Amino acid sequence: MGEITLRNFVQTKLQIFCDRLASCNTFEDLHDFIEGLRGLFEVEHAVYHAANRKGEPFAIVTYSNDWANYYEKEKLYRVDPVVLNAFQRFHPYDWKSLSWDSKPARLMLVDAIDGGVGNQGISIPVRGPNGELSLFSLSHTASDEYWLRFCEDHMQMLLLGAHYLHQKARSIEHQGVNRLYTTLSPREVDALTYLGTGRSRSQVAEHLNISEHTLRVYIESARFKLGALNTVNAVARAVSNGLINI
Amino acid sequence: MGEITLRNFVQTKLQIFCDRLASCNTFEDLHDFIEGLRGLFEVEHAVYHAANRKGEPFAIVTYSNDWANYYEKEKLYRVDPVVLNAFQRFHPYDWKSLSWDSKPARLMLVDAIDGGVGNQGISIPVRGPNGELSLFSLSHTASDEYWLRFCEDHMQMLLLGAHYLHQKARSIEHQGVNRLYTTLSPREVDALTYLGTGRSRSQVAEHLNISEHTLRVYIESARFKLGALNTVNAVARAVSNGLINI
DNA sequence: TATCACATACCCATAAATAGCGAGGGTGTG
DNA sequence: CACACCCTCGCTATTTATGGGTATGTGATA
Repeated sequence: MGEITLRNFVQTKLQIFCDRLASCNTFEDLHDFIEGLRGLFEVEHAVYHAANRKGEPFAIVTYSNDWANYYEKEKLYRVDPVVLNAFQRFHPYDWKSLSWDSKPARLMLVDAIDGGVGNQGISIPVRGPNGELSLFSLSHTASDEYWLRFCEDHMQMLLLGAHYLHQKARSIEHQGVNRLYTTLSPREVDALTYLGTGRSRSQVAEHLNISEHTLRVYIESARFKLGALNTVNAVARAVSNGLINI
Repeated sequence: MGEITLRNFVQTKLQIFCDRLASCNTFEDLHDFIEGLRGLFEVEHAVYHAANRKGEPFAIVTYSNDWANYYEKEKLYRVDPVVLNAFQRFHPYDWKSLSWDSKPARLMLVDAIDGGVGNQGISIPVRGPNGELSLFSLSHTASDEYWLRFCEDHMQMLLLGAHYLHQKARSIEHQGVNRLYTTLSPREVDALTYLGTGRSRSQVAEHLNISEHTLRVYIESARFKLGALNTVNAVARAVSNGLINI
């Protein structure tokens, strides 16, 4: 049976969106796909942006190379309210609703419009299991009225499409990467969970009503299963893989 | 302008969904709302399940008190594939697509159907900014064909509805409480990231070209920001909140 | 201009985790 | 009936982490 696909219950545009997406197998394909969205939605620009708070984000854009390179070189994603806000929200948002008050943000805005980015924009954040965040955005030059109408008309398919796009990007990213497929025993889960909440081994042992030595066995076997070097690593991996919840 | 509402671009059922939801101000209201979904979607049960690292999950269910209490008392959410899988996915999933192979899962399944849960179910996970996870589920007793059709017909509105529901639950939960959105400094991120990969403090310090003592300051300030009790807890929380990636 | 967050550096005593050895009983599957 | 895996308990020695201090310079921000 497998995961439910979205293909069967969407109207034309989203259907086209999904059909095109389905045929993507590489990031180059995905780039072409994103390019194609300009025509599909009749907007100037489309962006897929995958962010993890720390490092250099990965992005597929339709902007000019000049602007894209400048953006990346200047690490503007650390300033860009569109990106920063994504970390605090889970709902789609119009770029107008963001706070452009800070000095660097205002500067960026001027550069951005200069660089060909439209004056209107909408972003849909999609969060994956590991706190990974992708951002699907459309940008256009238009009046507020036109843009509001556009957002209203397309919100549904954008939300669905963003999910689907993120799923595809993930599947491409994890191609060939043998994802950790581990199951922890209940006691191992207990052990790592309570360790993850900051308790010491002795406290955890007491909490679980077992000896500290027994607890240690669980930690070690969990560490072995997860291929972790130490407890910190084991807990981090377990959380990262959704095996435990802190 | 503010956040874009979904109310303007949805069909009847979702419109009703949103209208009803909009008038909810407390968790009691939300419970009534969830109850009302049974009629709206013509299914036997609806569930809103919010899981956060705090431990005990919060759930609003339409199941019998017997089953709900049993489920909570036995901490079946630690076994329930429906819940566990939510931590690994971000797309809606049919309960049939889950792995029910493990012994506790099979036992639970028998108890669940005995407890009035339908043989079919669908869940839509929605992730919030801080790694918080909510799960919106519908359950029904029906044939595979019927249920597949139901899912196809309702997928869109369920995905949208789940987002909206999560937003509402969040707004009720955080009424008056201004939640602390932690930001880690780049160095703190570095420190926790490398610690999370299993390196010792001395190794991390060497890797970052700083003294171990400096590193310790980062760890401590990160711990303070995250309200963590120790390094393990800090790394776990950072991973859980999507602040670092292992 | 004053303050605050950040990055950097150090000492010392104690608490905690790890590595290296052991052992036995239970349960379920091929 | 093995075999694998889970749960339970023990010791010793060494390495690492933590918490208590103190201090300087820088850059941004208010």
